[in-house]
Amino acid sequence: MTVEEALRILGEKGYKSTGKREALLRLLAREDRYLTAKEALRLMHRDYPDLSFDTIYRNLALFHELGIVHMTEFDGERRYRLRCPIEGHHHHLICLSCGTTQEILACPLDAMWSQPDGFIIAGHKFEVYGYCRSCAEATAH
Amino acid sequence: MTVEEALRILGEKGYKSTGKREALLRLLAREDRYLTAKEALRLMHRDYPDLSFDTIYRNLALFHELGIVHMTEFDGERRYRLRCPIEGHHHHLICLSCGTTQEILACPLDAMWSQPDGFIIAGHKFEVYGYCRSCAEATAH
DNA sequence: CTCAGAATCGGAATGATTCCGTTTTATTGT
DNA sequence: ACAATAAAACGGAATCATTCCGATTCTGAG
Repeated sequence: MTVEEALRILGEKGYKSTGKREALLRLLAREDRYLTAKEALRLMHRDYPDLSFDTIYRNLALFHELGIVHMTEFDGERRYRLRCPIEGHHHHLICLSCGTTQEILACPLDAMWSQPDGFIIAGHKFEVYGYCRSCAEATAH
Repeated sequence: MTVEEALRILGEKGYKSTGKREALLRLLAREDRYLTAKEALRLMHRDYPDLSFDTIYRNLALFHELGIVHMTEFDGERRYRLRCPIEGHHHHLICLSCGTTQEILACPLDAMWSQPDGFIIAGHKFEVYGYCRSCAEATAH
């Protein structure tokens, strides 16, 4: 997903184009990792010192609803990142320290099974947590 | 994991045995599904009308630390359930409505790969969400 | 340029979780 | 059984993430 695609989707759905909304998308694209709302606010503070949490949360929720971002939740916080540019469904390794990801191209659901007995599947999550090389090296010192 | 095993672990580690702690373990065993702190408090209210949130949270965190319960987090809440009695590492289908689970005996990590490049794995999560038969039928009416 | 509705602000409200000073309780040694 | 000690529980306040809301500002359509 690129910023341009995201803006096209927003436009098609009738959402207005605002500086802050675009800046948040550009931030997500530039950082290319999972961000919490607090981090996003902090990183945008230089350009938009009056930005409110409400705007961050409202837009991240909107982006998620429109499939522009992925969301995951751990350590009591939600984290968002721009949807990957690669085609098709996949999963991630996630660095617990900085939020960067690596792709896992396989999906365990595809391979797995015989339908479960009477259970209606609505979604799934497969994530591998750990530390990316640069965070691992940083904490080793 | 049975209540007896859990009590043995607690005893070995020097934790005291209290009526509320045991009752919480028995509740987890009886319900046999993911419970939020609020649900646990509500379900214990009849027997312990003065039970405080602090006690629930403190004990659930302790149980988790000792490996007595599993924890997962979604919809902004942490949920706990007694560790399964079956042997070995596995995963779950989780009913979003009532928290009951079905076991998935395979683990995608076992099957999957060539070690990721420079990434140190600390943990992983594979969960399938949906609705169990009885919740699906209940909402259909 | 005007207008309506969308977006934002800022501060309050909510909900989950944690903290803390005080009181109660379980365990250990006598 | 009794006293001492430390863990556990209480309950209410504090914290943290997230959401809500009334008032204000901005975008896009006409």
